[in-house]
Amino acid sequence: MAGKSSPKDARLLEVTSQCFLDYCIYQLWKEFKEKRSFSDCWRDEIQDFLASRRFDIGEELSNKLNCIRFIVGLLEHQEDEPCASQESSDEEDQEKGLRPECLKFFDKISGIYPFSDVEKSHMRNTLKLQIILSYYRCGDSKGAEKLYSELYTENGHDEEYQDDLRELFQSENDSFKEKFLRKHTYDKLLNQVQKFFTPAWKKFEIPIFAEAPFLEESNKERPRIDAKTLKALYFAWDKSDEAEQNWTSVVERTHPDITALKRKITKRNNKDPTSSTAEGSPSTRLRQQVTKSRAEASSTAATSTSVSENIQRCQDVMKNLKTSSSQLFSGLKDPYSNMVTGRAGPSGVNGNVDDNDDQDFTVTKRCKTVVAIPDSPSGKKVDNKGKKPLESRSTKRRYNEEHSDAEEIDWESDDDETETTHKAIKLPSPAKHRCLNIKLPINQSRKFWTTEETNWLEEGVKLYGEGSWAKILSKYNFVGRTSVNLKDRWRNLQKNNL
DNA sequence: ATAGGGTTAACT
DNA sequence: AGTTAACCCTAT
Repeated sequence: MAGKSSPKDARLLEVTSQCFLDYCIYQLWKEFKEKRSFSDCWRDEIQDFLASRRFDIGEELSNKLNCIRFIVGLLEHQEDEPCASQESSDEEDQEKGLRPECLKFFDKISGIYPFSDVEKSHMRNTLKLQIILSYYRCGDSKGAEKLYSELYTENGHDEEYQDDLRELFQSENDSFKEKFLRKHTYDKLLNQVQKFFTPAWKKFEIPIFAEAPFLEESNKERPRIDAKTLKALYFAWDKSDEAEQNWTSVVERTHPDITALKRKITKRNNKDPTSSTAEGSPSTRLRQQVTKSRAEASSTAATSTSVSENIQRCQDVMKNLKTSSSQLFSGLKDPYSNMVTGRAGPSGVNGNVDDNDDQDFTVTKRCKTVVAIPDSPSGKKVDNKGKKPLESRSTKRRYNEEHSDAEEIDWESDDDETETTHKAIKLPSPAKHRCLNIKLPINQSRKFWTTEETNWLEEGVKLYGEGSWAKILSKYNFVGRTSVNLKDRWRNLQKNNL
């Protein structure tokens, strides 16, 4: 912080800015998941970035950015929609409801992310439905019908919800309409959006600074933070002589995703000790890092000379950041990998860095069996054991069915207890690959309970009593569970105890 | 949000 | 084929 803005400083700033942008996106996604609302701080930050594109961000980062913009757009619509019940006969032709443009936005990001076609089209259809309904809810049924005719081709092959909507427009029955609206709430769309993106964002949850207490503090007052102030904040917090070095080591080594990945790699091929990573646990490494850099610092007089080194390190961090998030795409490494190599701008954030340890961990991904479901719904003879025949079932579309066009990847990271379930691993045939057509377990068929989860549940029931599933859910770190899951699991446990 | 009935994937 | 754990749907 000794001061002047040299070009090197500018580059350093750029790199940290990218880290910070990534962090903002991470925060927004977290907030979306938890609260369905956004704090202005992070959102403004991103808007600022969009307003003044001072530098080029890599491809992954911009994908994330697009994704979060889509979600933010959805929620902003929700906030200024108190007109739900009002029969607004005013002629103000404001933007009511979800704008159709967000469909385009969705297409953009759904193309990026590796979802199966069925998932995409289902998501798209619910989005379409909600766009139309948002007009309808505001009393603008004419606008809604116009949109309907624009969005659906009338004599084409019926799309999901098309029938329902037609019925809605033609029906005179008020209670039907009411029921319809109650069934397709906006909230359901949000839930689906969350469900849709969660597997992808699992990979994105890279709280690079999440552990840093200085950020937590600043978060309370929700100040505007840019990269510069972020760094300044850090130095305000860390007053030690090694602050400069600590800063880089914070940036470099507190990345849980990277450390976990590296641990995994070293575990798998410990025959390769030449790589720079093979030296103990992250925490000790951090300490080593600090002491090492302390030594370096004393030898190099700690100021301008270390800047270029810092830049180098930050570049490495950014590279790691990118590779870790690009894991999402890396399943198709061999033939398609060049699709996702983001080329950064002249500053060469990932341009000049030499490409050694280039994400060899992609291979370590284990794939579960690929289930190719035949497309004939009629061929599904269900023995109902004498229960009522479910004829409606065949016509009903379900989110979790028929994803033969994508593959399943088991991305569960550290499941030390469930080793046995992965005995038989079938690798997908490469012929089945299509571009970005990896199926993340958005519909991973079954997620079995670990003993840890079960222990949490039992503890929780002791604490809050049976039936307070939501409370229990929020108390522990359940991942990918809902209160209903907890309830079901408890029911199963009780069954066994009889 | 929860309870309870029903369905389904993945076992034996 | 039968069983079971996880999951889904719906009424409350």
